[in-house]
Amino acid sequence: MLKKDYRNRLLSTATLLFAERGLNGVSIRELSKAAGVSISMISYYFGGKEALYSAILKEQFSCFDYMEQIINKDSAPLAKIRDYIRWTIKRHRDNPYLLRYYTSELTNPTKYFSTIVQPTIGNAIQMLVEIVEEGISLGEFREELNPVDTVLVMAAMANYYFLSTHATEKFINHSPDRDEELLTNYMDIFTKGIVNQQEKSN
Amino acid sequence: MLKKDYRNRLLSTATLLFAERGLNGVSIRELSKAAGVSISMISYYFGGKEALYSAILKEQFSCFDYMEQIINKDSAPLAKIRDYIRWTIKRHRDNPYLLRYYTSELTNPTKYFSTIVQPTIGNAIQMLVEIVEEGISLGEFREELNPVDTVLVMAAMANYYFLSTHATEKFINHSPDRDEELLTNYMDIFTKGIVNQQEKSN
DNA sequence: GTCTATATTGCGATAGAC
DNA sequence: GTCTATCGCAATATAGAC
Repeated sequence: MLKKDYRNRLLSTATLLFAERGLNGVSIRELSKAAGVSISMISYYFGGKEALYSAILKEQFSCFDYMEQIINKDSAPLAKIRDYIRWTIKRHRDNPYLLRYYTSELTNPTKYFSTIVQPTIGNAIQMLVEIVEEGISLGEFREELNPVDTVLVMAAMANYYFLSTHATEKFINHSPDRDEELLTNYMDIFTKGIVNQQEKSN
Repeated sequence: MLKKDYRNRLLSTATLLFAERGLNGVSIRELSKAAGVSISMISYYFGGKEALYSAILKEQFSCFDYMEQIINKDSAPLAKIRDYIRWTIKRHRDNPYLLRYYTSELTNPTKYFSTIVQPTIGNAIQMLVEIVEEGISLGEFREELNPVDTVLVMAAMANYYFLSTHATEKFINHSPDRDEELLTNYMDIFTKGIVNQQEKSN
């Protein structure tokens, strides 16, 4: 066995278990058994259960470091928004656990929320707000839009579909095959709204 | 002291603590101390910690029983949607804990998810889907809309604003004073979309 | 590095006094 | 109904053998 083998086994097993049941829902006894590693290795490699959790949080949120790169600076604001939503959907597919940590921290924050989660999300929102403001100043978006409210609608759409999976799988197919259609439908609603302009009656 | 006094004190204290830190984040020792009641009262009144949690869940989700009544059957579909969003915002104001239980159960489901949470949410989504389908068949909404995707955008907007409060309070004022403005902004985006029809450039 | 064994603390539940 | 005391067990962490 290589030196890092057990460390990585603990990390990946813990990522799965903490995502499913939260920090307090998993004991290091169970975790070490599931990973096939001695319980003492958790303190040895990470310094304890909470430190292991914080290592996972940092890893999970590191993908936001690349958000700036996926948005083409030369695109129109609407294309940037499409890039963001497509990237968000892909992110949830590539790492199905991130959303669990994100919403778990939003709902029941641990002491790591303010140091790891909040700054990362704050940065992302800031970038999106600037895109909306750019769209407004270019005259492409309606000038009466509240940029932050608009950004939250965007983020809400892209995340809630995955967040609500357990409660909505009876109503709609959540397979990745439908992701491009989802992107189209969401961009469609976001850009045009749902009223039929031809027969607008209110 | 009346018979129901201690029972209610346990219930309200537990509702607060479980909302903040989850079922596994609170011990019945701490809970009983916070409520000023003996620890044995939890078993006496509820049958144990998990049974107390399930009683809270049922109480929290009972407000969905009245959802049908807040939607005026004679209104146009768009007005019904406005009623739903206004009711959802009010619901989060009247009971700031419901969203915690809702997202906590979606993210880290307990054994009560399938019996209490899922049926309630399923019912609500079914009703909203029917409203969108009605709007489409009346020609008021675009016929190419996917009703479920559309409903999820609606629910996403109305819930994500509150869910993300901890991460977004630096960007926007979450005071109830702004709730009517929020409703207006969200309905505005949902109905018209964000593109400026006058200078539409894509 | 990895394990076993154990120290220590805290957990949920309940018996039994009042 | 309510409390105190306690049972049995599981929690995290770590000392010490290898």
